[in-house]
Amino acid sequence: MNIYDIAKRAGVSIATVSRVLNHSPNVSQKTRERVEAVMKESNYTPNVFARGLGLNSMKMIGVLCTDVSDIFYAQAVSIIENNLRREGYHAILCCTGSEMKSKKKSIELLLSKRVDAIILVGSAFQEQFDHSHIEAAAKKVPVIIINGLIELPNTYCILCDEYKAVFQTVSSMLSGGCRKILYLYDTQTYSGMKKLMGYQDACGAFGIPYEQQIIQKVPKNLESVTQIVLESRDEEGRFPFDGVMASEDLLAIGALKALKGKKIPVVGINNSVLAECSTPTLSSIDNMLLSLCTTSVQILSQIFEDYTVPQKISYNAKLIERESFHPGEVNSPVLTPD
Amino acid sequence: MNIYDIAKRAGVSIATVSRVLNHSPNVSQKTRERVEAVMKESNYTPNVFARGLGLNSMKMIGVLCTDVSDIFYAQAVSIIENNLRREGYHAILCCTGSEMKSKKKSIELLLSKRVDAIILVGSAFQEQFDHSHIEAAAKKVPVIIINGLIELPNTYCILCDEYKAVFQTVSSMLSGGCRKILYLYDTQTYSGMKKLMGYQDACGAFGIPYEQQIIQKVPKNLESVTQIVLESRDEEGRFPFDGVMASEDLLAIGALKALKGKKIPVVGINNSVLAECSTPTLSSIDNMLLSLCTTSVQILSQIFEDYTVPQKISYNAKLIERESFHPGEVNSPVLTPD
DNA sequence: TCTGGATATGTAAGTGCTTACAAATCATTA
DNA sequence: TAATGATTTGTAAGCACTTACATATCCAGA
Repeated sequence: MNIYDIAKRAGVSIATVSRVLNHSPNVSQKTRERVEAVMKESNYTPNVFARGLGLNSMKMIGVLCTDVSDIFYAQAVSIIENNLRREGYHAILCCTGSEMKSKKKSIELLLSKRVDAIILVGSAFQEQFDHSHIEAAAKKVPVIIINGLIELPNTYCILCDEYKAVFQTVSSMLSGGCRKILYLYDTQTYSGMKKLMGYQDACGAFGIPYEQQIIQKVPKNLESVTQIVLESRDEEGRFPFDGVMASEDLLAIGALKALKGKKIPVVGINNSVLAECSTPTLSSIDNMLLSLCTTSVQILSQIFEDYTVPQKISYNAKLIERESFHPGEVNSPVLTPD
Repeated sequence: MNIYDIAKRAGVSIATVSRVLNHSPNVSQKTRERVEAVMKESNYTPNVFARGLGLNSMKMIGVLCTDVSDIFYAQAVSIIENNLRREGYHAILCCTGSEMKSKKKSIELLLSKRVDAIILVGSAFQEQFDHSHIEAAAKKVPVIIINGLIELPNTYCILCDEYKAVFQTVSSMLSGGCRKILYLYDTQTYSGMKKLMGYQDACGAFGIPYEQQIIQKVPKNLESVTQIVLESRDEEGRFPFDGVMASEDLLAIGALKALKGKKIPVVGINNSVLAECSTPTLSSIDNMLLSLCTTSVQILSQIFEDYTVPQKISYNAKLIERESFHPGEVNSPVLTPD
């Protein structure tokens, strides 16, 4: 069942059928209806491969994601996929971990599938230095980067100002009386770097010297974090910090578990389901994932429609207050469960 | 840059180039090397659309997932994607919610993209009754169903025996002294049905009449669950149950929050990260997602290689013990945090 | 009724690959 | 050295569509 069959049955040429298929305006109402009727009754589906050949597009977007099993990225991918589908596109998913090599390879794979664009979710830190693969990709298709900043032609960055949010949150912890805030992080993404800077600058602004900033890299694993935090205690069992800021909810919860019952404020980032699950519930910086992802797809459609679009869009993040930290309340405590 | 250019530069015919591309054995070593060299230095990428036209495949697999933002399905998709990529396939993701209509539409979309197979993750209950869409899909491509059972030609089900696991877990709660176990669930998937049956049969086996089984449907939302559980208390603030089994970790944690400090065992299902995040940590039935998903891709490759494969494979689930329930310990308590 | 321009349709040449079949080359043996 | 069969290569016909260009049809206005 191909375009010839339809043409024959409808008594028209294949060009006309093709025009109907592509919603060309140069088809009379009558003909269009007849052809469409024949298509329906013949249960005809155009062959995407042939169409792809002719149009050089299959309306597919490559979504490159560090790790969908990460609840945060999963949400991003979910939003992106839904929006893409609404626009008539399909998402090819590639979860390639944070290794540069496999990322590069995945981009090549996606390009070899002739995707119409690539969306990067959770781009890693190294891209700051070696973005040759992104540059190469951007020469062929538009590249949208979510929460990462790489300024290149045909590259569009949708960001959330996590720097500011962390700066403000840490500042309010400091003005609430904290002096030594532990900063936990795991991978070095662009966004990760900004968050860390927010912490450092806030400390700086409050006159906390670098030596007294406690910055700790930890694995992204609950138990490990708890373990590491517990081990940081001195001989008398005291923690060497009086506040915790973590680059991710999971890490914050790891700390929370170690601090069980202690009056030490803890804040995470991402505002994921995890934040609600912990006891006490975790205050967390919401980085507007929904907006970022929705916008990314909007930008994409606009690019396809040849509109001029900004190459950089930034949203504000905001702190969602829960039990583990209320700005304003001096030494807002971790609740001691009854 | 196409196959003609390469043929010209390598001084061979396009057929030979195509043979090299497809790893045909009918090419002499010498020629192959020459062609490959030319391809590399010309930076040639074969056009997938044209290949698709010729081979009628683009090596793409449709992955239909109820909701990737659900941490459990996200993990499944992640594992599947990784395995597919290892086998040289790409995943087209479709997260279509649990509505029948959008599922059907998504399957049509995937088929119109001429995917080589479809993998279903998180298939909903209705499929038990109306699986016309799956049947239609299976007529064109193999359909793999993860944790669902629909016995049709060209349909392959990879299951986990959650029935047994729930039966055993509930049994051990009952033999530990529980009499009235609350069962929480949200959506009605095949797997959900089996779990519920496990609960009911265990109750039956222990002589708990149906009227005393407390089965509660709740929304998949932490606060709502907590709320609902709290509201179930009688005037004196007592809960009408002495144990909780939930069809998902999130629901279990919702209950856990309501039961803060109470000595009531709680068990979830899925063994997700959430289970570790809660306080107390949640005992949960691990439904072997990794095995299910890995197997699904294996089965697929075997089908493509024309091996005969079983249409139904079942794994055993197992309870992962954490603080919220230890079988054997009578009335194993929810730990009261110090 | 005729004419001109607008609108609708058809023809044919791509698009870049696969593959059956034919032809050429090669190695082997009598 | 010629004949034989195996191996390698080339030719040409698909695969199912798009689209520039040519042609046919339509309708309004003269």
